[in-house]
Amino acid sequence: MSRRCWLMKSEPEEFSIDTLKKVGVEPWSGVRNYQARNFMRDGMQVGDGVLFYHSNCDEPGVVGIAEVASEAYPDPTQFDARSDYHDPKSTREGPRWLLVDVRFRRKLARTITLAELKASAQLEDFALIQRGNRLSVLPVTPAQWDFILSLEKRSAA
DNA sequence: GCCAACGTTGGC
DNA sequence: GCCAACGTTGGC
Repeated sequence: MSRRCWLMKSEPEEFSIDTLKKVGVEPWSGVRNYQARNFMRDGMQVGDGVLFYHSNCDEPGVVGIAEVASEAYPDPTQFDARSDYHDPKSTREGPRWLLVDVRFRRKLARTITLAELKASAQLEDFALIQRGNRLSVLPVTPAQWDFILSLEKRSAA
């Protein structure tokens, strides 16, 4: 079985690594992008590693490690008229949006900042830092995963 | 708060 | 099916 790794973005004001630590396992609701959905549906397997990334905040970067804790299943918020994630065009018979459960593994000793990732020649091809990339769920190669985590032990640049 | 990048919508 | 308009993401 080949090793698969992912990166998932969250705005810390909405849902932070500390919140995940507290709750343990969280249904990753609210993904409303087809490419991101397809990664969850077609790519993810239970146990896959996930880099937890804080976006849209003072210090964007990788802040922790989680893992995929379920197969993809329909995101219940798409059916909830009161939810921000409600999708009136989705039906229970043919749900548009899926999610996976995400389980906390550990918090990093420090934030590995976006600036550092961008400055690393080894990460030239990393989907996160490709120009204009807004995907909230994206694949990470094992080599990229290992390199990113090797940065944890270094002092901030 | 600004704005570039990009996805989606809808008129035609 | 094209594409302009619009909305969202997310770094800065």
